[in-house]
Amino acid sequence: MAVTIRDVAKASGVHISTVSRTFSAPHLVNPETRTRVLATAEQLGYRPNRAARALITGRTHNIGLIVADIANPFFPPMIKAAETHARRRDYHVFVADTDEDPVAETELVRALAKQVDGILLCSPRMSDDQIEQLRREVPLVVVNRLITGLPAVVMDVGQGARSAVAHLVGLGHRHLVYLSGPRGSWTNREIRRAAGAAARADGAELTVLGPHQPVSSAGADAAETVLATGATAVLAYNDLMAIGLLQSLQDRGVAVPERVSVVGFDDIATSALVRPTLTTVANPTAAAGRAAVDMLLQQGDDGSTGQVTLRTDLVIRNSTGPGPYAPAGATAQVAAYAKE
Amino acid sequence: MAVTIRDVAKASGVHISTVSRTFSAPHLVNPETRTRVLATAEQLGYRPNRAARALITGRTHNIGLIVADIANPFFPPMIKAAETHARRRDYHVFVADTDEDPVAETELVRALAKQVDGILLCSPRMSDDQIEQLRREVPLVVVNRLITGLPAVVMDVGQGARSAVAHLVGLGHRHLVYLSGPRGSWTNREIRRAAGAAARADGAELTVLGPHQPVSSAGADAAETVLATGATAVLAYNDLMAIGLLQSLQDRGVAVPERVSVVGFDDIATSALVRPTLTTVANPTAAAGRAAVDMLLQQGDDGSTGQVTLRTDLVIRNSTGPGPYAPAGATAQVAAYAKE
DNA sequence: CTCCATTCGGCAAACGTTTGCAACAGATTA
DNA sequence: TAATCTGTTGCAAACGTTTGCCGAATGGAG
Repeated sequence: MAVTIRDVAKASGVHISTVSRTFSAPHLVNPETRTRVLATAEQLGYRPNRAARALITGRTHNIGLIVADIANPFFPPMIKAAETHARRRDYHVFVADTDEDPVAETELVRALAKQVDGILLCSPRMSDDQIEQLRREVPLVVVNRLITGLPAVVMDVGQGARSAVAHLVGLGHRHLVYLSGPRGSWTNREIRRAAGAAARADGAELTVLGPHQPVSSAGADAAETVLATGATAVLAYNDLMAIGLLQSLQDRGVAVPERVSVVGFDDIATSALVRPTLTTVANPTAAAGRAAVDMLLQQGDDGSTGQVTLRTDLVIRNSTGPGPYAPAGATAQVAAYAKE
Repeated sequence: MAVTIRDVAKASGVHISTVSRTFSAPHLVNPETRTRVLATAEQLGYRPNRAARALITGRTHNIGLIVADIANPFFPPMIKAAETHARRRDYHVFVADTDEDPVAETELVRALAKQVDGILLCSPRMSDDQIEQLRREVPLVVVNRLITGLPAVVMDVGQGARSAVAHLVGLGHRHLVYLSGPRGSWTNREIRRAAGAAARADGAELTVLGPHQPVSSAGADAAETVLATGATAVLAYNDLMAIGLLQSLQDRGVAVPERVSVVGFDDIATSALVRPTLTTVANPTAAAGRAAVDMLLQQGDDGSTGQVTLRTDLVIRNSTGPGPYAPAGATAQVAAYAKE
């Protein structure tokens, strides 16, 4: 049916091993022979059978990418970047979705383990122990989580949280709320900790609410509670929650940013589309995807288990404004930033 | 290294073929033997090698999913549904992104062809001829495009367009604009055609603008041109463009829906998050993903090439309102709808 | 008691590659 | 001239399964 290496060999009058080498070790075959083989291969429409190759080499040239929720707008840019980057290196990507379920994560890793050369575990919700266990069964790179000894790519959300708090305190806010994300999220813990420390250092109060599912309805539902705290600024685990809160506040007649400032995390595309546009901490998700792929692919070569931390950037838009203790000129400053 | 069928055979005192049958044809092996084999397999942590299996059966139990742009929020729900559905049937999904490039589409299909049992081609931008050609090389199901003889899953966007036009005309609009999507999109042609016919039948005028890239900035950029036409209502190729337009109009001080009504397509999550919330034609993307997987998997069984059309639904929100020829009571009616 | 059918399990070939080894020719060196 | 090296190719085993075929064992019917 399909054209195999054998057909190409016969058609070009060489042994199958020569055809094989033409593709997998070109320097071992006479240039003349090589072009001849390539020509007939092209003409016959030969495509190497990856299953056969995988069987003997033990390398599938596939990688697995496991995320909590494909539909969460945080992930698609990362998936896209990883896929494109991998393809450029002749790898294909299995994408799988765990629906935020830690149990599904383990099962998926195991199911995928045998048919990939490694797995990118993005924002895992399971425990460190479980991850370390899986690491023994299949090469792993963890994204958005730091575990000693495991290769990882993380965004510096701690820095992002500090920038956000500094921004808010600078605007004259003294009582902040942190809207927590899901249980099990390393990112959530980091943000909470960093924001808490920064607030304390700056002489502001930080009230922590949650945990919440990382979706907009959770943000919307939290509006009442947020108002009840008396805080004038909110930092949310992610943009979805921030946007939900934003709209819910406005629907209640609470002006943003006049009465309450809101800061999100991630800088998903939607954040620039809502009004007021959302001030948020931009994560380099695409870069993270690429870095993770590189790390996974190098992992085979040496035994190095690097850990990469990527910079985050506070993007100041229109959902943050002067607070009750605002210094003179704060408004102008924000306006200037926001214009970009 | 890894535990193979041979290890299991040795450990349970049977021949490898018995182990194989235990997994792939359980009814052919004595229940007693079977449980024994299963037990040792479990204990040894045996996992069948899919490459070896694929090599001999010719079936990889993988499927490919090719979309124009993973980061376009229209696709993730479909990818998610397809992936989950496929996994339930013990298939894994390769996801690939063409960046809206017709050439990349062809290459990707060819690259994937050998390591999948079939491919889901979503919203392809290439020509019908090219698709038919590829169809000869690998089982294909096309989503969002109708080609005679090819299995396909489409959303009934024509119906959606008619509903939208009827809604707008009913509100008293007599001059509409259609903001076209990308060249090569079947969906775009269908909407344009259906909207044009519906407008004509209802005695309204339809001005077609475009083509545009299906992104929010394209919608924003079109604002001037839209206003220049003098139309009072706009139907956009997708929600992203509609939202871009919406915000751009508001930024120019043009009230929505008071002066211009806007209708989108897709009902992406963002549409309920912007203000005013967007009236849009909801596509059953998740259902489409599942249907496409089913169709692809059945395709092997019989030679049937079904074509499924999925219903679309107009979701009336707050971006549409009475037009210049509004009948009495139109406002109240919209308000009632919108409340849901 | 023989025969036949049925159930079960073993044997070995096959799937399409890769790769260590050996063969050979021609070139280079001693 | 003999010995060694280098570049190119062929040979055959191996990767981990599936599956058609055959034989052994079992049990029921005649």
